[in-house]
Amino acid sequence: MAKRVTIKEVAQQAGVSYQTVSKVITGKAQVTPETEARIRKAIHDLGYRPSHTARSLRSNRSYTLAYSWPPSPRDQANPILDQFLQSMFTEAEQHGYYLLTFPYHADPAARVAAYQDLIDTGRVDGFIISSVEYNDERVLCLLENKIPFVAFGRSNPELVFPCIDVDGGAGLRMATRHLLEQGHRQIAALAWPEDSRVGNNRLEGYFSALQEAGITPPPDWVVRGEGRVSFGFKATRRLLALPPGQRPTGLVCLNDAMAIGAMHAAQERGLQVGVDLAITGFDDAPMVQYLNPPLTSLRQPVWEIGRQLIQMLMDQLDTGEQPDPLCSLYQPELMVRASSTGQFAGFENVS
Amino acid sequence: MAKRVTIKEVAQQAGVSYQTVSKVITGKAQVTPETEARIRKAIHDLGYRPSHTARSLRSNRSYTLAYSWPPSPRDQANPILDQFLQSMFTEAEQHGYYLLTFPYHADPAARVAAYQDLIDTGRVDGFIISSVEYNDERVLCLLENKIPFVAFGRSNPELVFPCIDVDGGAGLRMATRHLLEQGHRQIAALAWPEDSRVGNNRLEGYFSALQEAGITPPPDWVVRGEGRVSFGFKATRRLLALPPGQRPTGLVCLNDAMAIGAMHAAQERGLQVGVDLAITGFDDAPMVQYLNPPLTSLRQPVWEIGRQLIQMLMDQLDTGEQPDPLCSLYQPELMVRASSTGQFAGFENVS
DNA sequence: AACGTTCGTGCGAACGTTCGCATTAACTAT
DNA sequence: ATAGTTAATGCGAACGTTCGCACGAACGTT
Repeated sequence: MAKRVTIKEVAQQAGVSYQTVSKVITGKAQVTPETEARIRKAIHDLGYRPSHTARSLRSNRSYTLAYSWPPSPRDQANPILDQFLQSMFTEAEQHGYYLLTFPYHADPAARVAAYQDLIDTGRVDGFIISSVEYNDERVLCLLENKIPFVAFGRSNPELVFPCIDVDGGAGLRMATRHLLEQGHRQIAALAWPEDSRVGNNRLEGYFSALQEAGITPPPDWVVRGEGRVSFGFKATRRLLALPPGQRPTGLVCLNDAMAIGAMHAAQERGLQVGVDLAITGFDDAPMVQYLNPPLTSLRQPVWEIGRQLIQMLMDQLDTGEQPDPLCSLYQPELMVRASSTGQFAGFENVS
Repeated sequence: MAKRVTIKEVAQQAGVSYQTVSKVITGKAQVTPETEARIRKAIHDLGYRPSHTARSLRSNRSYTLAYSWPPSPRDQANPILDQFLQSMFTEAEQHGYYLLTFPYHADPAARVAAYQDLIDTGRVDGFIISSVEYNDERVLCLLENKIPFVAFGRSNPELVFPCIDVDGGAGLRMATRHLLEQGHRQIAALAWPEDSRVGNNRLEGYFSALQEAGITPPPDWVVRGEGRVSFGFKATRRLLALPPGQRPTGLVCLNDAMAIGAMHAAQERGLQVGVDLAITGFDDAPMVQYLNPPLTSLRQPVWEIGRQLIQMLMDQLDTGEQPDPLCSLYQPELMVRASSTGQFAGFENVS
């Protein structure tokens, strides 16, 4: 490797002190245009690049943000991961930062220790966290250490920290309204267990839209279980076995996996998805548009969220102040496809 | 934030020079057990953690690896990304390293500049690269600068660097043999354009398996296009329009998207996938097991590859030597499902 | 006792920059 | 001419550690 040019060599060539070179680079002191031009020429001619490490040591800033996320089970892709990461490190780059990734340990103590390590060794300036739980130990650790961070997702209300969340309730309201607009009056929901904060928030939107339409859903219409294909399949079978006066013709699901299972259950009974049973999902996983029929699903504005999280964190690092508002809610978008409308042109022209 | 404990405070408490404390930490010089014990106690009592930045500056090592990857188009998920990243940073952590992520710029000049930036500022010790192209500028830049790196994927043979690849040819041979074993003798292939290195390598496996079975495929059986659902749909329609003596009953596809399109084309004609037309894909994207019927597909050993890449790079950084063998080929695994066998138990018990 | 060797520890300096203050020159006002 | 102010630049030291050498003590051999 070629020997790295130092600031002292630039100073010598430009005929100034090396501290003056530093002043030009950091822009923190006044330097005459003539001197500055001379220095910039020397920088260019010598191909000088400041050492990140030396700057970091002196300035007490690493220009690094860290993010860790739970691995998806083998049989599920994380539908937003690529775009989420891409948006974050692209925005970070605009600010001279990089995104460092590290394992999300299953054991909470090991998980917190990994965060503490990065803090203690001065490795990162701040954190992005997601998949936030009630009394999340990571949040507690970062708050206690007064470490800058931002979160995708909310925690319990007494923990106060900057966050962005998707308004899942608004999303389910949108999906439910859409089915109502398609003429459906018997609309069921596949939901997560009652201790799921995100799940309950989404379900509120479903109830709210039905209430607006003057519909009181019977308890049978809300079926709770795991957000998986098999649960969706079995739950939908049960729903389709209800008496005709009660049997739903519409179904909103809290995620795409359940919706896929529901589609298979309907098709097993010879029903036409979108016509006999209209189905919506949540997440708009990339491949759902290639199902037959393509699935209507709620899409999160992942790029914008990732970008905004980094912006919030940058502001926090630059000003030492918390963002206002502290928490923002982003609206999902309903991607309407044939699983709810019954209308599909075919696979020739899909991408 | 609590004031960080320095090595000098540890030295004072242990009654030794701070250089001796450093010797205990790095283990690079002999220290008596009594002195060492005294120092370790002081480290523990004071909660001392060495400053990464200071160590980095002095030792000329950042303990950071970098990885950048092309974003997936909006309508396609990267099926292996999560696991690939997880495997790499988990292995890196075992070696005291972290994985830094950064944008893969569309413009080749900007892309190389991003790599050069990280090199010039001493930000990373080495790189992992993937999606390697012929005469890939990143490879050229890293070779020229003598920067340690490892690659997932091969380039042109005159560029010599450490790499791991999946034996796509072996995979397609496996898939083709599997269809032969299912009794199919008319087996077509959906492939990428002729300038695709990976595509041609995979297709060699198809030809090889047919040759072994004494079958010479007519030119009509190999259809080339983009690895997308719509291409797969249209190409399969064309294949199914061939005269019965030529019409294939088996189809190997170079990726899952084409296979999905093929399935839809078969079903459009009222054919039963797995029985009337047996189909295989490549990548085993997580959701293909939830298609109806679930898709037979080749799975790459992503975790092992990621882990091994980091190990190779660590060895290179520790010894300054290239790995032997320089390139390793990993075998994919054929995940047999109903799209090729026609046998499917149903969705109750899938996850 | 004198000499040679080995072990254990301390020291000086380096790594490459930024921070905060001091100094000097130039300009303006009285 | 003198005093005060401002702008521009240089300097000393700091950031927190590691590297490489020097030195003293202890031990073994002659």
